[in-house]
Amino acid sequence: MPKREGTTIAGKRDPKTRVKPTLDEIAERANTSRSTVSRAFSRPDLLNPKTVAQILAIAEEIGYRPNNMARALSTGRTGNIGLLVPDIANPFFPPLIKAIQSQADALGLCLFLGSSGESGARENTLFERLAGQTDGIILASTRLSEAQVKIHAARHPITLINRDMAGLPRVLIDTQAAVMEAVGFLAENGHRHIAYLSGPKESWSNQQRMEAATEACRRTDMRLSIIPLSEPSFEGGEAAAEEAVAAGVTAILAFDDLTAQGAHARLSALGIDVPRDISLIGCDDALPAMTYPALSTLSGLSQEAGRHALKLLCDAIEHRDGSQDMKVVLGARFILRDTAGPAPAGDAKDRDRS
Amino acid sequence: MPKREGTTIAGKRDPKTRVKPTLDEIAERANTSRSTVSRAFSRPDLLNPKTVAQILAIAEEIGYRPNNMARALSTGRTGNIGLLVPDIANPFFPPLIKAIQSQADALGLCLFLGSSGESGARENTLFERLAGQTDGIILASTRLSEAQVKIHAARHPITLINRDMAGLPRVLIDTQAAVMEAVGFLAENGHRHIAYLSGPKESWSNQQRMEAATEACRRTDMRLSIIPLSEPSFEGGEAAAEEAVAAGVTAILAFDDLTAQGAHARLSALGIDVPRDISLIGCDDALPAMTYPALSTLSGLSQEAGRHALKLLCDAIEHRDGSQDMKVVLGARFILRDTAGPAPAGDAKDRDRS
DNA sequence: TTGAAAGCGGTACCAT
DNA sequence: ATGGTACCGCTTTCAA
Repeated sequence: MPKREGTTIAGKRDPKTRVKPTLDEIAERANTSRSTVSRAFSRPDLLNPKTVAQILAIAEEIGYRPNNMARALSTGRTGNIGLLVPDIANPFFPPLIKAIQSQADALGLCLFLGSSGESGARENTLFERLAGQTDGIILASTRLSEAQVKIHAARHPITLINRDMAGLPRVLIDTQAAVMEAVGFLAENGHRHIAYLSGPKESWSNQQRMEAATEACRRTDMRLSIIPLSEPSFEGGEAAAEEAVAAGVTAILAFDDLTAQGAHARLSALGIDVPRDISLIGCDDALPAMTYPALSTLSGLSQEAGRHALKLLCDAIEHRDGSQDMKVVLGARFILRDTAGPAPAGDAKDRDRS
Repeated sequence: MPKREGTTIAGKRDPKTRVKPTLDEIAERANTSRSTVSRAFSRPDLLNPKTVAQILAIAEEIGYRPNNMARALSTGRTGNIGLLVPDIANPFFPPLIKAIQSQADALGLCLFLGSSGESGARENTLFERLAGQTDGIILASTRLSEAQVKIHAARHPITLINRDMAGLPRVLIDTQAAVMEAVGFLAENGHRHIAYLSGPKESWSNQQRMEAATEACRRTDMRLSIIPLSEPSFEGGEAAAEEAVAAGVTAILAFDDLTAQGAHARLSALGIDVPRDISLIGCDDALPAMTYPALSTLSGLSQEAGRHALKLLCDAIEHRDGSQDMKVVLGARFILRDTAGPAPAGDAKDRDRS
C-alpha cells in the first residue's frame, strides 16, 4: 500500500500539503466527475466548452500533470520509445541519437537510451527492460544474432538500423559503392597493396565493407590485407595500424573514423607520414572536419538514418500487422579530404618486407 | 478500455493465443492467489520454498515479465532515472552518459536521456516529461536559471553536474586551478596577449573558466581578450578563431575541446601554424588523443563526474529529507600536448595590428 | 453532455 | 504460509 506524503492524521487529503494533483482532485473542485475531467484532456470536443475551460483552468491552477504510467497501464501505450546502441562513446552514434531524440520529442515521445558496451548479452538484458516501458525499440547496429532479433521482434515492435533482415523494418546505410569508389581512387593513384581494418564480426556494416573492399581489390587487381580490430575503438585502431605497417601496405581503409584516427595516431608516432607514406580512409564521417588533417572518409548519414528509423518504428507501432516489408537504403559516398593521396614514389610494386 | 489481442470470441483468454502473461495467469495455473505469486518475486522468504519453486517454474515456462509500469503505479517507484544534457553531440557528454548508463544498469535502473539542444525551454519541457516516469533526474551542465532549477527540485529529486547551487546535490569539475596552470605556462613561454573563447552565459563551467583566466592574466600581467562564441560548437570555434587572430593574440584558450578544434581548423585554413604561430588550449579532454596534432587541454573527468552524480542521485532518492548538502568537487589539471608552446620569436611585445 | 463503474497489472495490509 | 481486497491514476464503455 503506497504511502503518500501529504495525508493528514485522519487519512484525508490535506489541502495545504502539496501532493501530486490527480484527476479526482480536479473533479472535486470542479464539481464534476473523473470521467469528465479525463475527457477534458483527451476528447474536449465531446464536452461543453465551458466545462472544458473550467477544468483546464483548475488543472493549471493546481499544477496538474497527467500520470504517464497510469495512462499507459490503461491504454497500453507508453509514449516512450527505446534506442539501443553498441557504444554511445563511438562518435557515429551521438548524431544518430540526437536526430532520433529531437524528432521523438517533436512527436511527444520520450526516449530511453541503452548502450550495450558492444555486448550481445547486455543488449538482451536492456531490451527486456526497455520492452516493458516502450511502444517500440530501435536497434542500431545491433550485435545480436538474427535468431535473437527475431525473438524480440515477435514480442515487441522493432526497427533496425544497419542490419538487413527481411520482414523487419530497417534502414541501411549502404557503403559498398563508396568503398568501391575509395578503392578505385587508391588504385588510380598507384597503390598496389592496401589493408582493411575489420570491425566486429556481428556488424552488418563491417561485413558490407569487407565484402566490397574484397571485390573492389579483386577487380583492380590489388592486394588486400584484412586486419581484424581487437575492438572498434581508438586503441583498436592503433594496434591494427602497426600490423598494417608490418604487412607493408601503402593505404589503409578503416572500419570507421574512430579506428582511423587511432591508426593515424599510431602511424604518426611511428614517424610515418599520412598521406605521404600511407593513405588513410575512414568511414561514417563521424568526425566531420573535427580532425586535422581532415580525414578522408565515407559519408555518414547517421542523422538521416535516425529520422527514417523513428518514422518506420512509428509506422510499425501503428499498424501492428507487419504486413509490409519496409526497408530504407541510404547510399554513402567517398569523401576525399587530406589523408589520402598517391602511393609513395618508387613504390609502384609492393614494398612488402617479407 | 484496452483491447487485448488474444481473446476469443467469448471474451475469455485463449490459452493458445500468446498474450502478455500476468500474475493472475500464473496464479491460476499454480492454483494459488495473486498475492502469493507477487510475493514469490518480491519476498520469497515469506513463502513455502516449494510454492516459490513451482511459481517460478510456471513463470519461466510461460515467459512471464513483470509489468514495470503497474508496479510503479502501485509502489511509487519507477526504477528509472533521467539524464538531461545540453547537446549529446558535444563530445564532452558521451563518456559522461556512458558512465551513468553503465552504472545505472548495474543498479537495475533504466536511463531516460534528453538532449535539450542548448535550449532552456526544451530542457524544461523534457524535465516535465521525464519527471513523471523517473525517480530522479540528473541535470548535466544545465542551461536553466537557478529559479527554474529550484522549482523542479522542489517537485522531484535532482542532482546537478557542473552547476553550483547550495542545497542541491551536485558534482563539480573544478577547472580553475587548471586554467591558472595553463595561463601560467603561457606566461612563462613568452606570451603577452591571449584570448579566451567564451561559451554559453548560463554555463557555470564557462563562468569558472573565464573568471580564472581573468584572474590569472591579471596576476601574470598578460593582456586578455574575451571572445564570445556564437555557440559552443566546432563552427562557433572557427568564427571565434578569426576574431582572435584579428585581436593579435599569440595563444588561445578555448571554452572546450570542440571549439578548440574548430579554432584549429580555421587557423590552419588561414595559414597560421599551431603551435608555432599561435598556441591553442582546449578544455575537457573530450577528444583524448583523438586529435592530431594532440590538443593541449584541461583534464576531463566526465566519467568520474557521472559516477558520482548517479550515486548522489540515488542517495537523494532514498532519504528524501534533503537535509544534507552534498557536493563533490573534482579537480582538473592542465595537460600539455602538442598544440601549445613558446610565443613566436620577436613577439615579446604585442603583435596587435591596430 | 455527463456520470458510474470496470478494468489495466501490481503491491501490501489485514485476516485466516 | 496464504488468500482476500483495497488501492495506484487514468481510460473507456455503457447508461442516463
